[in-house]
Amino acid sequence: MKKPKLTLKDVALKLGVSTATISNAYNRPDQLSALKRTEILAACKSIGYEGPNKAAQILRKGRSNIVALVLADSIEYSVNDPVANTFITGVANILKEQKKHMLLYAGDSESVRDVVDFVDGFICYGAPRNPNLADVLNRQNKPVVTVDFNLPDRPSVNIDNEQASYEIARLALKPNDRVAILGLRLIDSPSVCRIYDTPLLDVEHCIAHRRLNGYLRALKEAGITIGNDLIWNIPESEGKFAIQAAKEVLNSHPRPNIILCMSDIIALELLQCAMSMGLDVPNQLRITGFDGIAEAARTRPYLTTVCQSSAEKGKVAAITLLNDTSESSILPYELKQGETV
Amino acid sequence: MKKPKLTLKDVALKLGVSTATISNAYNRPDQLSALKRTEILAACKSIGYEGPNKAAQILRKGRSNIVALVLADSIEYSVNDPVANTFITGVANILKEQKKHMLLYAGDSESVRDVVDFVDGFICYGAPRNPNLADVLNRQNKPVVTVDFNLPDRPSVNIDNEQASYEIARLALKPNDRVAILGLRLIDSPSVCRIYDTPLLDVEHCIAHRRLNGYLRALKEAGITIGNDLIWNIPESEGKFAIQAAKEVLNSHPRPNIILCMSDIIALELLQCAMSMGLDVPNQLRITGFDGIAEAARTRPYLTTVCQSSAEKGKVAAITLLNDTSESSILPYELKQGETV
DNA sequence: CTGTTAGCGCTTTCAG
DNA sequence: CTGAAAGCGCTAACAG
Repeated sequence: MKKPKLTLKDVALKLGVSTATISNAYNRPDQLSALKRTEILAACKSIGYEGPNKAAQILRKGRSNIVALVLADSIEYSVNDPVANTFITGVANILKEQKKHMLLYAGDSESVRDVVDFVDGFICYGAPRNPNLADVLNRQNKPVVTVDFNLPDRPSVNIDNEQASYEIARLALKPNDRVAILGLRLIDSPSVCRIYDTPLLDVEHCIAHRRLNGYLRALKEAGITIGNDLIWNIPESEGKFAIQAAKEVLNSHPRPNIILCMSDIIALELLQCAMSMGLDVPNQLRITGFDGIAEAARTRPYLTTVCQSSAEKGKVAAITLLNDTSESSILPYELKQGETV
Repeated sequence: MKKPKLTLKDVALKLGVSTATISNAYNRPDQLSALKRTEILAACKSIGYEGPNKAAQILRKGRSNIVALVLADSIEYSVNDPVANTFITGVANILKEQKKHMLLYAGDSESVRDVVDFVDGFICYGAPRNPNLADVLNRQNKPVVTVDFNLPDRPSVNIDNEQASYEIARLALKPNDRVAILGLRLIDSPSVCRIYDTPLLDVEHCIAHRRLNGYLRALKEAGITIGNDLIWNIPESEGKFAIQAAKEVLNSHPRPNIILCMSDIIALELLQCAMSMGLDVPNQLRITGFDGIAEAARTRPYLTTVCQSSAEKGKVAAITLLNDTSESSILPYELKQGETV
C-alpha cells in the first residue's frame, strides 16, 4: 500500500550514476546525451520514481509555478460574481498554457505571509477589501500585477473608467434629467446608503471614484447638478444589496428618470424592480449599466451598458506577470446601446 | 529597495540565541517562557524578520496548508458553472476558518505530479474529465475526498442521485406521457447527441448514470417505456449545448410532453426555448430540473427541481479532508415543486 | 559529458 | 528551557 517514496539519491544509487545526472535528465536535457537521458528516464519510470520532489525544488529553485490570484473580496463572494469569474477564466487560460497553477487568495486577508515565500507572483484583481493587504503586497519583492487599481511602481491592467463612464452618461443624458447614481464601493461602509458627505475611498484604490468622475463630467456638461443625496453607495455588486438600493431610489421623491449604475448586476436588479413597479423603461426611467456581463445579454429589455472584456483583462494580467514586464495596459471598452436608454 | 531577506539563522545570530529558540518562538510556544517568546517576537519584528520561510517549512514539515481543489473540467469551465461555484464557496468557507489555502486544479490535466508533493490533500469535485487523473490520484498517498463520484477506499460526499431522480420523475410523470431525457455527460462524447446504443460512462464515475437509473425506475413503475433515441447526451452543463439539445428535442416528432433534465441550466434553457416557441408550460410540456440553482429561483415560471446544497457539499468535503476521516457522507436533498410540472 | 559537494531555510531530536 | 547538529530532497557550481 504505502510506497517507500523514492528520492533522487536512491535512484542515483540504484542506477549507478550521480544525482546530478538524474537531476539533469529531468531538468536540463542539454547536459547529457539524449540516449542516456532516455535510458535514465525509462529506468526511473520502471522503478517507480516519478521525478524530483516539488517541495524540494521550490525551496532550492525559489520558484513554484504557483501564481496567487488575490481577489478583491473573500473567495466566497468573488467566485459568485460574474465579472470576477470571467476574469478568473482569462487568467486560468494563460496559466494553463504556461503550466502554472493558480492559488486563490482572499482580499480580506490581513497579509500574504502565508504564501509569499513560495508563490512566484501575485495578480491582484481589484483593490483588496483589506487595505492593509495592498501595502504588504507592495512591500514584498515578488512580481505583482494589479487590475482595476494601481500600486506604486507596479504594472497594472485597467480600462479608462473615467472616459467610459463619461461616454455612457453622455449617451444617456437629456436636458433637465433628474439623475441618480448607484455607485459601487464609493465609501468605506458595509451598508447601502447615500454618500452625503462621507469621504470617498482613495482614488488610486477605487475605480468607483473614477467612474463617478466620468458621470459628473457628463452631468456638468449637460448643465445638470446633482446632490450627494442622489448618489448611493452599494458595498458589493451582489443582488441583495442592489435590490435594497433599487427600492430606495425608486421610491424616493421626486423619482429620478435616469439612473446610472456602476455595474450590470446593479442595473439588472434595478430594472427588475422598476418593471415590477410598472415603470416604463426607457420612457419613464432610463438605466445604464457597466461591465457587459453575459446575463445582461440574455435579459430583455437589453441593457445599455459599457462592455469591457474581463477575460481579456485576465489574460493580459497573467501575461504581464509571467513576462515580468513593467508595462501597464489600458484595455479598450465599448458602449453598447440597448433598450434601457 | 531590495531587502536582504533575513533568515532564521541570521536572526538567531543577531539576537544571540540559538536557531531552535527562534523556531520555537514561532511554532511551539510551549517550548520557551512566554516572556522570552514575546521578547524574541518583538525583536524579530523590529529588525524586519517576518517569520520562518514557508518554502523551507513545506519541505521540512511535509505540510503546506494548501489544499488542491480538483475540478471536473477545466478551470475556465468550472468557474462559470453556478453549481461548481457554490461548491467552491462552501470549500472556501471551511478552508478560511482553518487558515488553509486553495489551489484550483483542472480535471482535464494528465496528472497531479505538478502539485502532489506539496499540497496537503485533494478535494475532487466530480469525476475528472481526464479519467487518467482519477487513477493517478488514487494511487498517491495524500488524503483525497471525492464529491459526486467514488474512488476505491476514499471517503466521498454524495447525495442519493438515483432516489432523487426517481422521486422527481415520479412527481412529474402521468400515464401515457411521451417522455424525453436530457442527460449530462452520459457518454464519452463532446457532442450533443442521442445516446442510441453508445456505451454509457462508468457508473462509479458518473452521477448521470445514477440519475438515469432513477428516471428509468420511475418510468418503469408508471408503465412507460422509452427508447435510447429519446435520451440525449449533453457534454457540459453550458448554455450553448443545452440550447442545441432543447431545439432538437422540441422539434422532434412526436413532441414529448414531459422532459426530465439532469441540470437546472439545461432545464432553464429548455424552458426559454419552449416559451419562445409558444408552448404552454406545464400543460403542453412539463419540465424538471436538477440542482436548485439560485437563478432558477429568480426565473418565472419557477422550475420544478431537486434542490441540493452545493455549499453544504463543499463544507462537508473540506471538513472530511481536514479531519482526514474515512467516513463518506450522503447529504439530503429536497424536491421543489415549481410551476413547470 | 559526469561526479562531488555545498547549500536553499528550516525543524527537531537529543544532550545539557 | 536552551543549543548543537542532522537532515528534508534537491540543484548548480565546479572540477574532472
